[in-house]
Amino acid sequence: MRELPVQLATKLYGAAELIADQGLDNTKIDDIAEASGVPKATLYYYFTGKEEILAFLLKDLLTAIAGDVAVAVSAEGPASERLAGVVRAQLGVMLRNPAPCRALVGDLGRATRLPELAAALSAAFYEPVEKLLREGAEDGSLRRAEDPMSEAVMIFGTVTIAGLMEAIMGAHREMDAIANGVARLLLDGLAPRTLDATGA
Amino acid sequence: MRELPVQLATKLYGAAELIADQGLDNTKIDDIAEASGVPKATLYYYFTGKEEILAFLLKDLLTAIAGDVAVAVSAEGPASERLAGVVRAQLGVMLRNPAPCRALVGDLGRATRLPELAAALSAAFYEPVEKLLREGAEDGSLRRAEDPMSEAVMIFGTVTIAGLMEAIMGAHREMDAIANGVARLLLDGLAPRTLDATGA
Amino acid sequence: MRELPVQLATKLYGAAELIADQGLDNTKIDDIAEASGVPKATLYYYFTGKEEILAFLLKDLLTAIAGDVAVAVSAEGPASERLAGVVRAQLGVMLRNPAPCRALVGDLGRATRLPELAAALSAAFYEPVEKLLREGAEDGSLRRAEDPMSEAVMIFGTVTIAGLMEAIMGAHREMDAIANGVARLLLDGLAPRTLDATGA
Amino acid sequence: MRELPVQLATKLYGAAELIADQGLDNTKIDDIAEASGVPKATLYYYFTGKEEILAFLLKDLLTAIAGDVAVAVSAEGPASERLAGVVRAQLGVMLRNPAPCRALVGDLGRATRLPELAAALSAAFYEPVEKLLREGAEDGSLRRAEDPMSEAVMIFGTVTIAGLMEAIMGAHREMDAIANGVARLLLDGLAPRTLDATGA
DNA sequence: CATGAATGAGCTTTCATTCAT
DNA sequence: CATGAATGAAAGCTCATTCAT
Repeated sequence: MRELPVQLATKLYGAAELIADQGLDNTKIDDIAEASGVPKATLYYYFTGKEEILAFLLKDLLTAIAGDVAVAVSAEGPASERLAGVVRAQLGVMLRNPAPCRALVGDLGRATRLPELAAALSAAFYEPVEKLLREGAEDGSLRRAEDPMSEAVMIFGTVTIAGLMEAIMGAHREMDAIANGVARLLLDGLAPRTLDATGA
Repeated sequence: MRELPVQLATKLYGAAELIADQGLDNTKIDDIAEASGVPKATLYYYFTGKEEILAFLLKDLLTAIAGDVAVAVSAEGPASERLAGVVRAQLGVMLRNPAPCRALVGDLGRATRLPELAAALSAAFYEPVEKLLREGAEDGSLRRAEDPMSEAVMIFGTVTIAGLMEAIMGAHREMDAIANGVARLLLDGLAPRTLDATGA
Repeated sequence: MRELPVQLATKLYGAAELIADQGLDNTKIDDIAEASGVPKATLYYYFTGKEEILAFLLKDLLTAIAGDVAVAVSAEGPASERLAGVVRAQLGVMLRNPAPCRALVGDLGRATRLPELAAALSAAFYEPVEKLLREGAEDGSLRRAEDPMSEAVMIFGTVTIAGLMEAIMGAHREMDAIANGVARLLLDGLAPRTLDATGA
Repeated sequence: MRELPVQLATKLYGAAELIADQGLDNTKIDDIAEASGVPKATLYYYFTGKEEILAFLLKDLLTAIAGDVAVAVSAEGPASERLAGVVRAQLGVMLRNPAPCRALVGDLGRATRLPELAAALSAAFYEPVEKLLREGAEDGSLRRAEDPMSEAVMIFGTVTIAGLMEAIMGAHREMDAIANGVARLLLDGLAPRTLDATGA
């Protein structure tokens, strides 16, 4: 994959929606060419094939998530609050980029098979959150996790599915409302707090 | 789609793995024919096409989940315990059927576009869990949800991702360990219980 | 390559001319399909690709040559006369099948790269002729060759080029005239027979 | 086709091998660019296309043959000896330039279709040899040919195939040995000389 | 003068699907 | 009822070629 001229990269985003709607396999290269305004042969000049185009789009999304998550993770304050920040960050990126985000999920299987994506996802999310969970155990704002990695994975799953629901349904709720709902589930769980000192 | 001879149905499961590994679009009908030992033309005699084969496989899985979930939901005891049972039920089916389960996720996008599947998923999971959440609010074992439907969705996401991790990684942990981890996250959350009277 | 129905094989000969005229690379699969009346996809059902079609056509030709050459080689009489018979046999096949014959030459390079063809050629021509040369040395009708294999190759070259000239030019001379010219060159050489007891 | 800088011409010979190995059609312009180290666009600056590059390479070869053949033809001595010289000359050029030589044969079909090549070949070989045959008939060192042109063609074929065998096999015999074998076949034929006054 | 970047025009190949047996 | 054989319809990808710099 050749170095992409920015202008071309920009045009490509126009195709993300298409892929999200139809799935990559139902999206012909011609469609991508037409939707993006980039000639088919030019796409092949820069990419090895269809998959690489999708990978590029998704990597871009993950990079964005990674960036915002990183900011949230290394903010000031107790880990629990920073975790809520992480949730907000991921949801924010997802709601701002619904198309690639739907594409990511629609082709989760394929994404699973793109090794560099798995790595990118891990770096973007799992590792920082895992670190955050450990810090929370130390500052006392989070309970000590038995298996931080798998907990990080579950957190990602929860946030992702929540974000997706919105992306698919067509975002009718406020981002803050969603983020709060997710954060509350993750932090407080579904069981009632007996002596409600913690509460919301 | 004609009524399937059982023997044929059985053979078909052999193809689930294939679809799970490659995604439906990368799986040619010839592949399915070869993997299952059912001649291509015979597949067409019973199914309208590839999609219908996948749908058959997935519906089977969802039916299984629905059944086990239904049992867990209508068991005895407080809603919180029954919710833990639901988690165990879903994870159980997933771990026992890793291939169709991976196929379901790998082709989530398509699944989204197969209306009867969405309906089946809703019936199998969302509705019973939503009902359970309401019951929990009444018997006091669960806090009152603000938006039970979206909470049901998140629960599904969390469990699913946890199950998938195992299905993809190749199940090395005990099913109970996973189920407990998930149930604990969902019920108690990540924050420490201030006055730990509740605990697990 | 699947077993070919005879009817299909027959139709294919219609394409030989085309390939001979344009060379394989300038002959599109569509052309072959149209010229032979066999649908493109059917061609692919039986052959792996364009090359295999050419290989089939050429092998057919070589089989024909091999057959006639074999007859000539194992005829009655001194080796020298049988060698003349071989020349006539090869030229005969070539003149009767000008199209595949031109194709063979036009794509000699490719033919060189089709291993099964090299083997077929060797079996069809080199080996029988080499054997014939040895027999001639014994019955005294041919001089003892220093390197029978390379002499067999040269003989093939001479006959082939002669045959090609005719195939390309469009056969204006009698087959016998050509065969006699070639046989004479091969047997008597260009030098005058000093004491012309042998002569033609 | 613009006047070629020598340095560029030199680089191009590097591509002859490639073309000889794969045939022109399987050789992409990119391959030629890479093999020769000349940028693709630069090739187009000097040549009109692929064919012209091949033509350039082959013409070069034919010019070399023509030169050496001309020298041999117009040497001193009887025509029969000069004919042997011609054989040596052609074989010499072929063995010294195996790559373009294989390319010429591999693409004989195309060469046939490149009119200027046919003309060059005729001028380089057929005409001088035809003339030589006539001279031999006059000085008594060669028998009178019935059809000198077609005999010249056969001579070319014999020598060419012999040269090719070596070029393809990877030249293991001494050039002189080959030349002598060919010359002997052409001059004396395969039949034994009854009263061997002539011999080798 | 030489060339990196870009692309129009096609072609091979693949597959889902049909249907006679 | 089941299936081997055949094919129509598409699509991914390649490559020769151009042109602005």
